[in-house]
Amino acid sequence: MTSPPNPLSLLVRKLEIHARLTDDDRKAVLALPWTMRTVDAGTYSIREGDRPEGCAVLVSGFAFRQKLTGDGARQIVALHIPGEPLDLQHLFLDVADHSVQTLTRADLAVIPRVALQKLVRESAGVAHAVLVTILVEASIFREWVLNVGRRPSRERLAHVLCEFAARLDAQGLAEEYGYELPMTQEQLADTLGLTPVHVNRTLKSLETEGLIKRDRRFIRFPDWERMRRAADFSERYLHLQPQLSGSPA
Amino acid sequence: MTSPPNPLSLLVRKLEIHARLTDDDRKAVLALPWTMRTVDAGTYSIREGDRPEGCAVLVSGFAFRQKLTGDGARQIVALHIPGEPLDLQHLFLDVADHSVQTLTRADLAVIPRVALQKLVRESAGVAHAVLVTILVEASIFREWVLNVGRRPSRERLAHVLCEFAARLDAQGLAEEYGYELPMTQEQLADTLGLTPVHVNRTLKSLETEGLIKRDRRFIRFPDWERMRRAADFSERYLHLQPQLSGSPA
DNA sequence: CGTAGTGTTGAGTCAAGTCAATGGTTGTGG
DNA sequence: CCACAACCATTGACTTGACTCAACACTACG
Repeated sequence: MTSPPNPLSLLVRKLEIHARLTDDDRKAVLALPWTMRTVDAGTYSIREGDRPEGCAVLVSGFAFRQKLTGDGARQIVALHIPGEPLDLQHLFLDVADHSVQTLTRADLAVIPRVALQKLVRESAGVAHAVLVTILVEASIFREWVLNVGRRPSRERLAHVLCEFAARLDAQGLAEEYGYELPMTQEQLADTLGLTPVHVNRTLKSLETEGLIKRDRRFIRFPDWERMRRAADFSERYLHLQPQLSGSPA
Repeated sequence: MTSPPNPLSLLVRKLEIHARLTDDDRKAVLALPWTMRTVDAGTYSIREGDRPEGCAVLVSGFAFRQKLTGDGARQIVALHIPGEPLDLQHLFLDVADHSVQTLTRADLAVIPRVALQKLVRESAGVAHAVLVTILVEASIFREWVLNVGRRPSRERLAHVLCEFAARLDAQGLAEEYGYELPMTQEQLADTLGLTPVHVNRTLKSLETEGLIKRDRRFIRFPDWERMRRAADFSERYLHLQPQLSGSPA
């Protein structure tokens, strides 16, 4: 009789995308305390202004980070896929500067924040992996500033679609020819800094050009290379190779 | 006879804006090897695609981070003021995803990357301070995504002007009534995702409304509270209070 | 079925961009 | 010390990509 799989093994896989872990590091992560929570779409993991308590790992489902302007306009500043930790960004910050919300129904493994803080303080290997993961997230934020600041709507949308595909692929979640984009056009608009109407037209235009095919929210790329070029997409900023320079011997 | 001041004391001051350091931590930072370099405006600290070698600290002068689209459009994704480390974002990433360049003539204290990596691995206190500093930079990136994605040009420009003021102030560099903005309108346009012409008009409009006064590149705020409101600016995302939750006892 | 949330489309508007010229500053070398 | 050159800031006239408003269609779910 085998025990049920530890949901934190997904977190290990995510950390190992960017850094090497020793057997002890892996064990230490898997030994973290956690509780499972199944939540509906739209559930907050943390709200701007709150004090972080837990650190959720997305076991299944999707999530996003958002900020609001004083006028109530929303900007989605990050998307998250299964296996990704949602609250590392607030691991050592005492008041949340943004909110994190599920995009779909999701299973969360919630680790007490203090337990993770303790592990990060005590294990150099885990600390390194967490640090690299945060550096990579920062790199993605920078790319988003560029995307939203300087790319016209067509490329902007295409770029986000490519990033999503590349990250799903890296986490071993890519389906053969595309993926289900788990968001409404309004949410997509808020990640792109556009209006929903314009997103709709831009999607149509990508489809007319043969860069994507759509069936409901399922997106397919008939010609990935052409799509990549149209999106001005390069994987570099995702830093998908494990970063070796700072690894412990 | 006193020895010349250690330029790394500025880095200590910066780290202590966000985290507490013990005496030993401070000493360890000050004991890092460094070499001084005085460079002209426009000098690269690192270029996108390169492997990071050193970690520069801005002792005097200003700097920025930039990315380019395939078409050559530029987006400035961060600004840096004296005392700030410029290459922490690449401390454990092996290929640079963006470039870092000085905005003005500047004095850099360059720490060998491996020395800083070693210190971060060996000192829990310094590692914590570096991690918090990176988390705060990530928070600023998120705010920039919001700023560029969702705020109209007037607020967008005002917001960056406010952030610059608040950060200068936190680092103890604020002059009584304003500051010299060390950049051309073209560079400002590239940080805002606007065109230089529109930045010019937007500056004039802020001035006409009495929100700012200008003399060359010197910016003054006649009524900080009104400016803050017009900019939709809140300091929260700068996390200026030292973050205590994860501090070593 | 009916209702609420999405997605789609058309027509008209506007914020920001483009193009192009002029004016001001700064630094440098004769 | 002046004159030129290079760079930067400013302004006007015109264009356009994206937004707004509004209607209608589709889908899922109770």
